[in-house]
Amino acid sequence: MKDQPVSKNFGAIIDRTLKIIKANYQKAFIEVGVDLTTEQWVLMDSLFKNNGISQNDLANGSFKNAPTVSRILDLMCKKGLTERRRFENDRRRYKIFLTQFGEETYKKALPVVIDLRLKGWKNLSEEDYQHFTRIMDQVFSNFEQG
Amino acid sequence: MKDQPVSKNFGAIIDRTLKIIKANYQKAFIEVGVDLTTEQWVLMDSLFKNNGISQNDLANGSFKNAPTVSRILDLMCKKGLTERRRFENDRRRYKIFLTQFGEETYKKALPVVIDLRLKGWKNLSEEDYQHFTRIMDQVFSNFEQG
DNA sequence: GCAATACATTTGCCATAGCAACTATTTCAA
DNA sequence: TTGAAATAGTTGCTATGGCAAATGTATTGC
Repeated sequence: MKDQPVSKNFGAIIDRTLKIIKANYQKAFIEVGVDLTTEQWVLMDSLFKNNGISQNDLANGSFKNAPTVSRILDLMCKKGLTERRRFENDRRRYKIFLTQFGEETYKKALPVVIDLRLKGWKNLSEEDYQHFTRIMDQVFSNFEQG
Repeated sequence: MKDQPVSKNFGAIIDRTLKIIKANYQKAFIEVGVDLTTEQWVLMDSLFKNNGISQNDLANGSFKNAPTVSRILDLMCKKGLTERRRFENDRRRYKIFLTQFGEETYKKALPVVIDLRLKGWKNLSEEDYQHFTRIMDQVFSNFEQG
């Protein structure tokens, strides 16, 4: 008797893992007095590496959609972390910048994030990471076309 | 020169994978005329296997918190998929049941879900699944204590 | 038997997310 | 060069999710 291929409920595993990751980020930010949500951190990280990119670029780089980025930026601008400046030669677009305060916050959060990444990968190897990325990329591309 | 351990941004990979999984579920449900969100499906699946469990049990089984389950059930009850009945001997608790319509919907959705699971794991092996669960469980437990 | 405590669920508040429709601007094409 | 289509961003609507506080019910200790 051969085994049938059994459908695997990987979604639930991914979901619960993501939830606990986010909870740890949130808790750590609060502990060190950084007023950031995990998603705000994601955008900050993009901005720190590419200051002045557009909202669309931010959206693509973070797998968020445009309305979500627009709203997260509303809050970040309100907190003084970021700033919108119009393109000179395309008045539809903004360039998004980290403010001084945004950079300070980034630098305060970064070591916390690095610690969390190390903590999360504890007891796992470089080889495990290769497996992990290969598998997740495969799942992603399995779902990509539709 | 030794390599330093490099912190790994597994969170972003997990996030984007979960997003595309959910998008595929949503799309597939719409295509076959099943009026369910992915999270409603998760609760239905629990209920189908354990009809009559409490909201707390549903929450624990799905890694959702109690308010979220309460609200998802509000919508599911409104759609006629589920039904709340009070415990006889503990009037704080509800037993949650799939209605007739809920079961029909479940049976309509199940083959779609199985197809999606197979699709998502295409070009991946049983051994990959062992890697996957081991790695995700390790990440989870790395973050568990706090 | 009653006060303190625990428990199950709900409500309020806020943030993220997806979709569709809308506005403003730019580009393209006949 | 003007009208159609594309592009960037916003707004409205709905759903999920996390936290804290509130409500109603049960249990426990005295």
